[in-house]
Amino acid sequence: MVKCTVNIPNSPSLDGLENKWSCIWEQNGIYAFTFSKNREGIYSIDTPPPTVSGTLHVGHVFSYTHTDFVARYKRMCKMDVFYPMGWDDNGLPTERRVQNHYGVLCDPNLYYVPDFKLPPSPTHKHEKHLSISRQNFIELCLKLTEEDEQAFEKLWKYLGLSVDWSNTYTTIGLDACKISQRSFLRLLKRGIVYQNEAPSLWDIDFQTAVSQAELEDREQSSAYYKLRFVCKKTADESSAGEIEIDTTRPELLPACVAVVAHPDDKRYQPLFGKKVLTPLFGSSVEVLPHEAADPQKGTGAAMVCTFGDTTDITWWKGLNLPLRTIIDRSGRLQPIKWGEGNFECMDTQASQEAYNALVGLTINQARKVIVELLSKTQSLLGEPRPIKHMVKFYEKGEHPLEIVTSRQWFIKILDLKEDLLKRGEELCWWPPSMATRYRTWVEGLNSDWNISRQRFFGVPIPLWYRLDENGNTDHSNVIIPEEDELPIDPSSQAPKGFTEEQRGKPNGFIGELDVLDTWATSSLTPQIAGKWSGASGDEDLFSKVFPMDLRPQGQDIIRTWLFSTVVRSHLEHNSLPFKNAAISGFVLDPDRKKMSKSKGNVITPLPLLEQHGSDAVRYWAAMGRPGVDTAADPGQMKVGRRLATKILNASRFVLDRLAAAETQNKSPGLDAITQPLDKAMLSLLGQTIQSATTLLDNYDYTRALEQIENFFWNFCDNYLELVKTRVYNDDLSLPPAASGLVALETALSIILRLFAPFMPFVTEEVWSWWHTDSVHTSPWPRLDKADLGVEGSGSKGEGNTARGMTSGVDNHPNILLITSEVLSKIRKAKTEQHVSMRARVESLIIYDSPERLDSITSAEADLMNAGNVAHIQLIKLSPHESPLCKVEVRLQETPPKNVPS
RNA sequence: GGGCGUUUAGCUCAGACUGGUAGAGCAGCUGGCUUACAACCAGCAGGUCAGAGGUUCGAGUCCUCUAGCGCCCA
Repeated sequence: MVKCTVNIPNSPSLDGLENKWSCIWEQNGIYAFTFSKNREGIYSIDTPPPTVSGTLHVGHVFSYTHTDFVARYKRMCKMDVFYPMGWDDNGLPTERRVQNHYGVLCDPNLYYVPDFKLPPSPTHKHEKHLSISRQNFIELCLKLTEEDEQAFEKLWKYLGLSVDWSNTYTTIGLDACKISQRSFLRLLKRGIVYQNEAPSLWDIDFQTAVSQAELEDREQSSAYYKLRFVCKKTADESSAGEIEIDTTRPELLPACVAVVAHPDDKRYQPLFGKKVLTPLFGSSVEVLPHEAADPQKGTGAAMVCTFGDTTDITWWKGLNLPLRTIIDRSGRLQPIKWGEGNFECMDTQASQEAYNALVGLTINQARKVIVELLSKTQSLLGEPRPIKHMVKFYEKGEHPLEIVTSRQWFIKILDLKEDLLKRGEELCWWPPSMATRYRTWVEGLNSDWNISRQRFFGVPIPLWYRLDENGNTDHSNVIIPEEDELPIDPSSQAPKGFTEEQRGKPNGFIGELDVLDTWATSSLTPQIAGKWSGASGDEDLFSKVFPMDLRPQGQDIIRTWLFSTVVRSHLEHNSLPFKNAAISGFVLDPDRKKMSKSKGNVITPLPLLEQHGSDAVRYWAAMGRPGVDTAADPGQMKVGRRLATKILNASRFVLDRLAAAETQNKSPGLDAITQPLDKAMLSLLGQTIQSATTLLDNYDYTRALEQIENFFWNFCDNYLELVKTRVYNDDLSLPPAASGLVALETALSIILRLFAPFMPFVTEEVWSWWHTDSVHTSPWPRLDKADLGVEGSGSKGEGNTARGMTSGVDNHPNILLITSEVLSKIRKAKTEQHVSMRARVESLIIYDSPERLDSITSAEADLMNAGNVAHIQLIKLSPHESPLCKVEVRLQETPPKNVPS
């Protein structure tokens, strides 16, 4: 806190503060991580990297502001705050945007073209997209996302986030690739990462596998179709029985490999072990018992197809059934040769004929055709019965997921369930109820984490495979790079010991084309931001910031980002990635509906910031406590704006008086605070400091701000009015004036510092009127005499009351509170008489307890000045006489009997 | 279907843990230009605390059930 002479601008204003101060802060590097402390003195934040290929909305402003409150508070507590920003540019949304924007398509089989120049942009939408290599594609992604990142950074600065912009990372950048690939290789060596050819969830539009964490259940209208399967006659049976099956997916009939029912289901027990024939295709399938069959669902007997849903996978694995794949990766029925391989049947020609009508059709088309065919052969019983049921979707997808068999890379997590549950208990959750979200997710895990994606704009899986002498890929023969070669792109770089000419040739190699799941990289943000293990040769930084102190994030990504980060940190470091997780709620629209693009109720932040001012929007954000959904409420922003204006104006008053004292060359020190009222005000402020500090330590910025604000309004409404006459005295060196002046300056300095984390712009502006340094690097107020001007009054509890008025301690907060109470009653009398607040009070009679009257006496002169009171009379009541604090106010020329108390 | 949370003034929310006369801001109404502030100030009025039952001298608060809303997991 470096003070200088007071210099108030001619017409102070809130307008333009955002641009003015964000520039100055940037120039002075006041938010820089300084590396000056040991681990205990560092507060590190694992900032969520926003997706840059979208737009920021008001929800981002909301939650990032919460983090900034904490960062600013910790910085003022003299912590070295590590607060980087990341951009999540890696992944599908960017891919799509780059394709459309530049008219290109990624073909990972192509070679990298150095100094690639884009052709002139296509004039017609239907003009053919240009195919380019993955590396070139990534470069275009980087080019485009950089523009977005600049816009985002501008917004964050305008909002006043105290980020250290020299520590920015991206999830596709070199460091991220290096760290992500290295972790992959290390886990591969430890056998925790493995590849497997298995049925997995597949999005037919995005042409990629997806993981459990990316699933979303959506209710879909569908229908049960009842199919009749005829039992296969055995030699000793004269008549064949039949079995009825309800299915929502009749088009999968050609892929039927069994019929299952619950083992306890008496209806089907006689049929277990018998063979039945599928309608139309005449495949002989066995009726089998399995626990997962639900007797309540449909007829209780289900057909097992490879694959209609995840239960089919369970049955297929558990009952050791054959594989009949009919759906291809684009969601169409693929050509099948009946009578060959697993597609055995009674009548090859008939089956083939029936199936040929389906080849090439989409799932919905095939369903219509097959239902017609089934009707014709009387295999469809009755009418379809419409139902609604839950269907699994990729969260970004438009069609239900299919299940296809493909080779994928996985991280073993099912083995870790117990460990991961313990990690969840170790973590401090704000609010604590959010721990449940994590726990239920971990408990419900049913598959290892599929981390390979058949996409382009992601971190490449850093592997090659050998080709055999016939040029076929041998996936079991993996070529692994050394860590010091990373990052690598196996589709444009040859492994050591090979040359590019050997790519794709017999006895040569081929690069892995898949990329890592975007969460497989962003699960390493603490490592990426902390430059783990020499990605830039910076092990020192990592050991200082990891595990991070705080992970702020939205409740919607607990199962993805938070969960996956815990997994990676557990595997790599055997620790939590962060100590605290502060979970923000959603922002709802003013009608309390969740904001979403489809509803069209998304509010863009910049106009909001420009209209109300960043401090005002931050004030609104502060109303949203951790984990609580909050409506975007322009009313709250207006209140915030009013508060900022009030800070500006109250500061003007205080500093104007201070300037007057400077002009008189009278600048007293802290020991000039002699007046009981002044001490009382500072004592009350001390209580505010204490409770705000405790609350902020517990991430309860909402209540902290509320406490500070309460004090401030009381300070303005009552204390300023009471002290005003004294500090307008012509001689400001007189003790009552000097006491008031020093108390005012002390209080203002503290008030501005208390508000600084919440309203960084107006506080900095006012601070600069009499300081040369920044309020944001000044110390958080303390309760000692050097800072507060009086001894800290400590807790609100008995300490004060016990010493109380009677013992003559004169800094009791009650002096201000009781005097304010009387002042309010004077005001009320004036309001009721419809007279000005300046109207003269002829006589004021106060009936109260001796203790309370003592308080009033000690501020009597101020009270009389503030209320413009001519005569005052204090009448003592014993404590059991009521009511206490009865006040009679007699105004000039007003009959006393009409005056209410 | 299982779970978490929520329901308090016209609106947005405090009143938690630890039961003791129902709180704030906004909006509304009535006044007031007052040497920081009319983009301001002062004052007033607004509530069967979702419903039912229970524990208790006493319940917004603790317990049980029901209903509405939101979310998480199947």
